[in-house]
Amino acid sequence: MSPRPMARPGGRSARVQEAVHTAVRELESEVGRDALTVPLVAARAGVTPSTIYRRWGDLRELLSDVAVERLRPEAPPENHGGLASDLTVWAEHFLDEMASPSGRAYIRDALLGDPDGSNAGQCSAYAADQVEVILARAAARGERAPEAETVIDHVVAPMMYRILFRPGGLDAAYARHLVAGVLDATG
Amino acid sequence: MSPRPMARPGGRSARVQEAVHTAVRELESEVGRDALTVPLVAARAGVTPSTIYRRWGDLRELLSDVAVERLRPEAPPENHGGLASDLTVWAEHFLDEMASPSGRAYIRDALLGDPDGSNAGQCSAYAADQVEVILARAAARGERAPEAETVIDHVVAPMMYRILFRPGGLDAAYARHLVAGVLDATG
DNA sequence: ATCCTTAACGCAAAGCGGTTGCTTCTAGCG
DNA sequence: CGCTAGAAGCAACCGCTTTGCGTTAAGGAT
Repeated sequence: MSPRPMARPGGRSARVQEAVHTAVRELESEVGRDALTVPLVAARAGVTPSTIYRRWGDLRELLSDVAVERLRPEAPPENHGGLASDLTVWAEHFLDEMASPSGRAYIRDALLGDPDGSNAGQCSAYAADQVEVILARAAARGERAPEAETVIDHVVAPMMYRILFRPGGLDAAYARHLVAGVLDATG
Repeated sequence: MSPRPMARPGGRSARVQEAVHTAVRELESEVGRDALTVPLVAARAGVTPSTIYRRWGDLRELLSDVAVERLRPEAPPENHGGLASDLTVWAEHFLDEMASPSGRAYIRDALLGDPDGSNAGQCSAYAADQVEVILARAAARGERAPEAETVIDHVVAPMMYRILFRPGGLDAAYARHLVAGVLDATG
């Protein structure tokens, strides 16, 4: 969540963190992401700029933190009673959200201000968790299911690669194509 | 190459572009990438900072340009006389270069200062070109070969995804595993 | 409950990167 | 050879970023 370890999680530190994060979210929708500056966020949050610089070190790292929060799934994947439909619907939903302008902006921000790669790792963990829930359901039903790593490599990775490196031409059909590929390979 | 079209390719403009790019490369190795600033690069290149700001608009876009140059393959993929070995060797080489600290830094820079996505698109085009050369050779030999898009999706994309989102635990064995996967699926 | 330690924040000043209007130069062309 | 316009130089201004120091308050110990 926060790039620097919070030695004192309670009280004032927590309040400041919350105030700053909400200030970023509010200002993002009010003045736009490109107009954000540390002093602006600080003023809205009721803190001094130096506080933000000392805690986060950089506007990018702060935006990276907020972006990761917004990339966190709000609900477990929908249950449609079968592996194929579960995975297909989830992949379509995932691609739709991630390929949207705001989704791409959050992904970029998350990668951008992330010196140690922990925020990026968190993003992939979110996707991995969702996939594992779907696969666990399939296993409970007795269905043959691929490994989670296989789904990450052959469904999530291609979508993310195209979102980052090949903008344009991404639709639900592509997500279905990828899912069909892994399920065929499984047998 | 340059984000803003060069209406006057010859003479002074070309000299300035060359001087600025070499200044970036020199200073990157001397003071480190994080210590780069536009005034520093300008001083080394013998131009004024405003020149760089007007031509590139931003330090990030300048670094993105230089990064794309360094990500361009220096030679066509090696020919080992067979699709399997060609693709395996190329994938191992690709992963080795891209997963290195400097490779990851260049990838990040290329993605970072790239408002329209053209630099990122150039990076994926480099990889796609290399793959297509390998597949064309295989076709000339009469070998069964997968589609280029399939190789991009199932070999390049997983490697890039892990480089960006899951640093650590990447080795040549993983590249071989991915290549074996696409070749098995092809038949 | 109170004191002690120290991490975290506020404040303010200084440094410097980023921005911009204007001028000067020069490449390309009639 | 002169004209035109795009590009670079120059310089001043703005505001983000940094930093030292004093103050506050969270967490633990007595």
